[in-house]
Amino acid sequence: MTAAAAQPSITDRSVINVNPSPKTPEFGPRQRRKQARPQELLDAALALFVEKGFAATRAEEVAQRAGVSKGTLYLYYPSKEELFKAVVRQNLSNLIAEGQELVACHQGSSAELIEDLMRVWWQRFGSTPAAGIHKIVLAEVRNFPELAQFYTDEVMIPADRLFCSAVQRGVDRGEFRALPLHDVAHALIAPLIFTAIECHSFGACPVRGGVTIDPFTGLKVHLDLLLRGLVTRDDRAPT
Amino acid sequence: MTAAAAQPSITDRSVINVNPSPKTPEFGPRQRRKQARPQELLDAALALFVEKGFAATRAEEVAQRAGVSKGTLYLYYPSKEELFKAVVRQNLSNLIAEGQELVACHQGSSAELIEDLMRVWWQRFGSTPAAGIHKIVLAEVRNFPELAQFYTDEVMIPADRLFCSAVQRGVDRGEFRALPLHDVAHALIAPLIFTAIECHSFGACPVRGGVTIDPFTGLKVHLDLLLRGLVTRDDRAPT
Amino acid sequence: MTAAAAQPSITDRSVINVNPSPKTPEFGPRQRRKQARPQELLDAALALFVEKGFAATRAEEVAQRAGVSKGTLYLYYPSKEELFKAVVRQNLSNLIAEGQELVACHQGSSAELIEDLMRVWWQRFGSTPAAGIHKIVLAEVRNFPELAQFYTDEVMIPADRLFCSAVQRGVDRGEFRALPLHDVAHALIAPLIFTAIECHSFGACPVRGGVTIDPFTGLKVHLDLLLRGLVTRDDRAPT
Amino acid sequence: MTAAAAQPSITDRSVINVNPSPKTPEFGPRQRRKQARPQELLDAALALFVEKGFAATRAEEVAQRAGVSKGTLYLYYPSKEELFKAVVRQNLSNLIAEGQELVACHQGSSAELIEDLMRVWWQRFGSTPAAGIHKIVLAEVRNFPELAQFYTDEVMIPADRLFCSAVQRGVDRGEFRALPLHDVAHALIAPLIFTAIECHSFGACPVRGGVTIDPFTGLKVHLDLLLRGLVTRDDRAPT
DNA sequence: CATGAATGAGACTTCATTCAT
DNA sequence: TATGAATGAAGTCTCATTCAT
Repeated sequence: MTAAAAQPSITDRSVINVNPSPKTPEFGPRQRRKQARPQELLDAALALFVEKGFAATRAEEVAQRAGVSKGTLYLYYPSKEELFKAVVRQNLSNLIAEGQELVACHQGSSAELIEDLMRVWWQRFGSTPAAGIHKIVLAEVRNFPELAQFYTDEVMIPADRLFCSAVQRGVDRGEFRALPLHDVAHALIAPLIFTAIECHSFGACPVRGGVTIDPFTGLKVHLDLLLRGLVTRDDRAPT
Repeated sequence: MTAAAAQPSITDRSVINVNPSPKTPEFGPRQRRKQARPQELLDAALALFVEKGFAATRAEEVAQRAGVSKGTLYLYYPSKEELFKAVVRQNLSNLIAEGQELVACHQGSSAELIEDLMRVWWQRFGSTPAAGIHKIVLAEVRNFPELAQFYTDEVMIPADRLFCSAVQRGVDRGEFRALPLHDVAHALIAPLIFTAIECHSFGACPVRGGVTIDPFTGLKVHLDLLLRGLVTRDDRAPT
Repeated sequence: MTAAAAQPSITDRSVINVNPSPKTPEFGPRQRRKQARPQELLDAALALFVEKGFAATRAEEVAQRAGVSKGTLYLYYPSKEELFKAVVRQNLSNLIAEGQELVACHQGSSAELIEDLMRVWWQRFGSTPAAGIHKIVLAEVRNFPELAQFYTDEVMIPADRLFCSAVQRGVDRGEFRALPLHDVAHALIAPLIFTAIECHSFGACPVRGGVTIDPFTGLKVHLDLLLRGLVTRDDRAPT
Repeated sequence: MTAAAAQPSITDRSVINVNPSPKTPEFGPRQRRKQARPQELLDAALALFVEKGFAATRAEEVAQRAGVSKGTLYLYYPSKEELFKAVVRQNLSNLIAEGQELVACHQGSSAELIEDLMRVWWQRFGSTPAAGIHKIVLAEVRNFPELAQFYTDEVMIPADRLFCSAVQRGVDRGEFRALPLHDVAHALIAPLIFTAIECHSFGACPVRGGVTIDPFTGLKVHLDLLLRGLVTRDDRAPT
């Protein structure tokens, strides 16, 4: 594994940061506050939704955590449902763009590319509260039909395309065996999401005797197995 | 892969069937109902919890679906929370025992053993509404501290133990490379659960253009990759 | 005070015992049980109503305490309200008859007569669970309009008449000063009932630092004060 | 009896009025309501609890009578139980202080002091809906263990102390015979409370033929008897 | 007669949402 | 804009009462 995470194309601006200009300096603190409101509300909502789920999170709690009153929340989001959808959109859109870039300009082997994809994803997203979103989405999609379509279009399909392209690259270059593309992509995505969700569910509960695995290490082992199964010939020294 | 599913010890009686032989068959319909009530209520609750989540499922709905009135539900379960816990217990507790047996008496290679474990799991559980439980548990553990412990003790640890023993068997017999045991077990369990959750979340939503993968096929591909990465030497013909 | 309680006219058959023939010997235990049911139910209800009040007493509890099933209770009393009224009637009717007899044949002074009345009342009633009934009646009359009339006719008026006659006797014999009859009777009744109620409310609660007075001693002091205020001339030696 | 009720220390401002001077008078009607709400709710609750008892009073009724909606009640009191306790506190806590003051500065004889105590009590409390509270407390203490302690500490003990001090004063000045202090105090308190309870139970029911006594007159007769029994020598002309 | 499973009206309480200030 | 008091629909749970066995 080479240090792909240091690639210049992957800048430090957070993928989560969506608020276009959080630091416009020509406004007073009052104005700045007003500008920041939606973001603060979304952050508060994100944290609470991830912690307690959609139904168990009260609108007033979100407002309090964002430092505003209950009424103000409804000035920005017309309902709790819309707030939830905004949180999902905010945190999961634009998730894939960075990865596309990475695939496009990666110099190393395809195995390294995929390892890099995983590492970047974990740094930018998996180890972030935003990853907890997927947990709630899974639990709530069936109650939010519009979300299913949005999420499919915005997250699932791009993610599939991203990983498919990386796998295809490996196949095209003779590095990977030719296997059903989507299934392989799925196998690569699964551990990422699964691990992230675990961190935000059981990982956050104080249980005695639980099977505790360092998420990132676990991910690497999982990925090593998958890649070793995927490559036509393993050039690496045996572990 | 050999047909381990035909092993005599793994019979076809459903793990869910809990009242196989009511002692006296001469009961009137009232008595017969009474015997069946808990199971009917658990089934109704399972279906609704998986579909809508814990909070969004109303107690009265569960009762209606089971064909009884609101009050009757509370005759059997003292609260919605207890009902939920009963659903979890009912559907997951006996899940692991069968697997243990399979590991104990399996004749084939360890790769085959793990493939058989997966197939049995899918038949008995994955393709069943009960597979949606993990989704709810993930979403709700942080609101049910006791559930976290129960689920850890009753499901997570036994499942880990089960897969660890299967992997260890492979290592001991020289079939598998020696890798961190728990991480490998985790890598084997992850796709099972992940697939189950997907089936009961996005898989149940009508989206256009979604990345539809046959769950069982996807599982097999995932497992093939993992096993190929795990074995010291692949005896099978290239796919 | 002389030992009027030993007067022959006051026999040992309880004033509470209303069941006409509890000991008819020619029935088997099943029959006897059936005969005793109403009484057992009333006793159970009495105890529970006094302890918890009308609303907080559940029909099923009463049945359980009487050793029968919920349905059986409704075989004897068509509703919880009727059960309550039956308990009241059972325990408070016929309450006065004995006293009337006592007034009619008392030989001593009127002060002694009243002291005897009090002592008998306390023995037969005040120190009995039945005395707790008055507490519930007070709390519930306004919800049971019919009960108000019944209670007035059956208890209040006879009690007033009883004590008025005793006071009148004292006035007629020149022992008591001539004062408003009903008010004096009321003053004599008040401490009896008040004390009984206290025993069944605060007296039954575990409070620290409570003002604990022995009920019977308190009653005697109260009565002594009243009588001393009532008599035209006190023949007793100063206390 | 001298007119102790005219004592300057005992003014006519109601003991119930708790928000005498809202600090800023320029509030809109919304604000003004907010200030008054707790009192309005307590008044409504008092009336209904006294009329129907604790259990038979529905939270919504209280809210309606106070002119607000169900939810608003819960903005001020977290449960019906807390509302009940608040009613008790509000109406009884400040009850004793006035009496203490009266004892401290009374100029007349001890008999007159006690008569004044009674008269003030009746004016301030006995003739007020608040007098019905003791009835509910008696009926409910056994269901509210904490209430028993609170009521004992806040009402019973202070009342006992108050009357004991008045009696002791009489004994010290040679006006009263030396009798068991607590028992005498109890005898003085009993008619007060007993009368109050009667007014709010049978006294509020439309019965024909009931023994109707003017409560205040009845109280006076009762007290006259007690005092005449208590004094060492009666200076008053015979009634 | 006796049982106890079943019912469903009704009570308490919560909380998303509104709106006067 | 911002507030937070007020609302009332909705949900959980209880329990008096019924009725098939």
